Amino acid sequence: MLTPAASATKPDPQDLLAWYDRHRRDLPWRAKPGVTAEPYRVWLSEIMLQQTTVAAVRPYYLKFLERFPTVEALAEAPADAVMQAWAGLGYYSRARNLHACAKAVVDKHGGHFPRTEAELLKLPGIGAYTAAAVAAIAFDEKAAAVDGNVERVMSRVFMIEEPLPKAKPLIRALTEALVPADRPGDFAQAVMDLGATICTPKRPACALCPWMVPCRARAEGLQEAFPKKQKKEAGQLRKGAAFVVLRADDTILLRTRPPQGLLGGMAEPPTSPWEPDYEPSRAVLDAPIEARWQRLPGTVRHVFTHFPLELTVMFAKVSKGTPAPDDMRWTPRLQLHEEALPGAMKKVLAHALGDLPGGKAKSEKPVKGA
DNA sequence: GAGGCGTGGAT
DNA sequence: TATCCAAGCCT
Repeated sequence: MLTPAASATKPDPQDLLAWYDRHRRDLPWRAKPGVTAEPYRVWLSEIMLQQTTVAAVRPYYLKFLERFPTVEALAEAPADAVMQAWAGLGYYSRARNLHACAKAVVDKHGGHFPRTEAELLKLPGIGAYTAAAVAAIAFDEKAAAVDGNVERVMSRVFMIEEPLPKAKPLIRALTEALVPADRPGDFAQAVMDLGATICTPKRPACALCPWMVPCRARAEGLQEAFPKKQKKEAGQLRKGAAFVVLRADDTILLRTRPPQGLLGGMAEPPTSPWEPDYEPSRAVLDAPIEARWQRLPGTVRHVFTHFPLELTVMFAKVSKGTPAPDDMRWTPRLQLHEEALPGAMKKVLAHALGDLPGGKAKSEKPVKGA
């Protein structure tokens, strides 16, 4: 006897492509229909879009393209300029790898991106997803770009019970089997557009989906239950003190963080260590210079991917000739916007100085009882 | 392979 | 407010 499951249809890539031709998003890094985008632009956008929303990337992408129009221009730029242009986008190792990758493309590939997945994979900052995405989108190589969108779409269409990330190999195999030989680049972008606009994490618009009929999860009414994932627990709160020093010539004391690790290569006012048991009343002992320190009311809170941070802000004014400690520098307050300041540190400076000129940092709300 | 690594928007 | 999570990579 014929069961419904036995007669289930398979997802047809051509149905998806037909949908894409009518509903594709118009994005700054995307070429017009039928035209292949420049590899440099595809690569730049893909790096920026790693774990980052289209809305957040858009202005940064346009700024980068203006300041670094070609891979050669990016390769020749000073590292500081690249980090400064990236400041605020997050995941700063991407910026360092972006610069290193541009140099490698110029030095080892004559300024041309390699066109195969395997060669792209060797470049810094390019992993399995990005290698496949660039190969498919910029060179129309038959590569399967599997990102979070694709994982969600495939998890639902094939109703994959195995949780992520263990299901990744299976999802990759299923996706590879669907990539059409004629339009691999469009297929990659089509699945991502589908995931971003129709097959969304919450309340997917199944009625508008070109793959509604073959979707197994939809057939069971369980689309929102997929993909299954194993979740990890939240990180422990860390506390510390940040030291904002205003010199009489209207300059601020800053330092650059080590190139590796958290906020690597970014600028900051000096801070104490960040620890779960940090006691703010000991902050003066961690101060970078001797001064009449004032503990400002309230705190600055910031949430990183793997832990929340609460900083007490210490403030001091010092006289004009005060030297900067080793590995620190004085930056004019009016030039703070030219520094590579991550969001957390912008909050600290805004807390102490008021809103930054040219910056969009928000000042922290006053704390009750402060 | 599990954890480190930012930020801002949606719910 | 809390939680999730968005076109992942590296170690």
